[in-house]
Amino acid sequence: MIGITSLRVFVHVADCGNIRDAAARLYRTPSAVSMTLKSLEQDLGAPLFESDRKNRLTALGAEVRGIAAEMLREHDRALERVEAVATGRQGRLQLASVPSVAAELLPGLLAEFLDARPGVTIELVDTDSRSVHAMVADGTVELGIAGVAAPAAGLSFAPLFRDPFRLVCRRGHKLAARAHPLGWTDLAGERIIGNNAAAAIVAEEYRALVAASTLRARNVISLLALVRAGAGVTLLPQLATVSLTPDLVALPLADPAAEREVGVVLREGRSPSPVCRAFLGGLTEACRAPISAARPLDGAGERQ
Amino acid sequence: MIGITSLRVFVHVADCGNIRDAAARLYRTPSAVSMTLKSLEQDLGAPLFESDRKNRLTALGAEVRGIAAEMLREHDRALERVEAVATGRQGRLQLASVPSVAAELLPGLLAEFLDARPGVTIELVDTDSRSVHAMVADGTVELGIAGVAAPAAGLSFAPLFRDPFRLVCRRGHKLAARAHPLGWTDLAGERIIGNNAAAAIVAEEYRALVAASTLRARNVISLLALVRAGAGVTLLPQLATVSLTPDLVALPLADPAAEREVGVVLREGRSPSPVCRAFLGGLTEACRAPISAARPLDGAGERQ
DNA sequence: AATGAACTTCAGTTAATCTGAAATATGGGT
DNA sequence: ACCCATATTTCAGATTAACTGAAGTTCATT
Repeated sequence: MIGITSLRVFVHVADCGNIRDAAARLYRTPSAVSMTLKSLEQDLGAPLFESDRKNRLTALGAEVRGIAAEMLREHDRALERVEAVATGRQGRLQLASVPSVAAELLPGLLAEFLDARPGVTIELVDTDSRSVHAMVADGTVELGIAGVAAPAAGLSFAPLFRDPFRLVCRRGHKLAARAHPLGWTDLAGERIIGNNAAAAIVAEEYRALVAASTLRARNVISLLALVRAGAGVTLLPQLATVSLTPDLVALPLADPAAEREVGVVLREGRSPSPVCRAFLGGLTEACRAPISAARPLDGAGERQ
Repeated sequence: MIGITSLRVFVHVADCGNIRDAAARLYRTPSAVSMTLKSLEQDLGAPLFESDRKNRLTALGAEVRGIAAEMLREHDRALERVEAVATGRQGRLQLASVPSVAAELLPGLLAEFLDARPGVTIELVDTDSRSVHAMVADGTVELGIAGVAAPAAGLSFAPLFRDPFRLVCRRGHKLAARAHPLGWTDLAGERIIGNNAAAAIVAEEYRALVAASTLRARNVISLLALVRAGAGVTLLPQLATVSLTPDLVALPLADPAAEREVGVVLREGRSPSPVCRAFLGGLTEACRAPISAARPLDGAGERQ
């Protein structure tokens, strides 16, 4: 059988015009090249060169050289692509994330990641935690970044970081003057604007407060607009508060349990694609050493 | 390094959904397939299948399968082409021939040859012997069929058959009544129409006769038209006379030296392409056993 | 005809790949 | 939850393919 290596040897010899140089290029001895060539000619049943000095091709040799050279180019290109895909230098990554991470953490990370891997395509969807889990579960996206959810069948959750909730109010609000973290009792009488993120808070006191409230917003933009307009105050994870406009402030809470846990959601039993794996590496690293992240996580605490 | 055989094994397993069937297709034992697959995954640095039962691909596996399958198709196609070219089932044959052979011998031979080799292209030029040699010498055609010429540098001549000259005249001509082969003296007083083919006759007597003649034609059509019109008689190789119209006859000559030798002209030091070699095989066979040829050579002698 | 460079041949070695047997893992059925 | 049939993996030994280095041959040149 004619092998691809034989043809590669032949093309090199045809290019070089002699065996010695071709052998050097192939990191083989001339004798190895000579034998390979001989067996190729035997397989073909006809000579490829006119003379022993391999500087003139036969008609057959010229045809075979053309076909083989093209085939080798295709082959090498395909192999390169396979390797690129396997190492995550090429491929598509579909991911879903909660808005806060998508807005504050991902932009810098993704830009850096794409710069380093020109062959990679990324599709990012930002939606609430519940939808992120759903999209991972049904295969719409490969990777999700969200808070913990009820342990659904076939999903895995790996924690990335914990993120304490803050009270967001107008700068002139009376609570903004408080020097110490706020207890739940401090919020009595305030109108709490409910939101999806804050649904992660398990404290009974908060649940009672928000149950009493009559206002609820889904989108962060409109939520903050309500606060800015004096319609009430709200609770948001710290990460969602790092880019507040100057007329709003984010105040720490005393309850250490008032926090969400953000992590990575994957489909169980599906080994992530190399692109995904590579991105996960960058993501966990960015969360372990937040200083290097585009927007520091802990650094947002300077208003405390 | 990732080899083409590893990828072929992988694609087969992916197609079959299990190792056992793939091994059967590949004429290998399951253990060999398993090991090949393992080493491929090691080379890639990531798994290609989700589980040991090879019925679900990873994201990487799916991508690699696509790339590899295409690459293998290209590879196999190229290899097939190489083999077809090497065995003469595919390729182009440019040949030049003297008109008599081109008209009487080649048509049937070429038709048969092309029927047996659908991938072959043939380009046929018919011209006089001298031009045939020239076209072979300058590489315009690979193969020539012509009479012997002055031994030119770089050309080889291999005899195919000898072809005696005949006198061509009108059926009512006085020479047509002669029961025996004609001697040169019998032609005294006849107007001999000169032609390219007859230039191969070396007999002094003929040379004198034709030198005395004032008429000469290059093309066989016009040559025969002249004879038919009673402008004179001419000498043609027997092969050129097998399809004469009924108003003309071809009479044998007594001089055994009045013949041409037709053979194959090739460029020396160029090994012929496989198509050419295959055609040469058919050609020499047809000339050795002329009964099988479309138009028999010796059978034309029935008028003698 | 002698010379030197390039190629081929040969025998022995090395590396890759395969086989068959045994061990291990998997998934359906009870 | 366990068992069984089936599939896969592992391992050691065997086979095959490919390579090296030395010696021999061929070819063009002087």
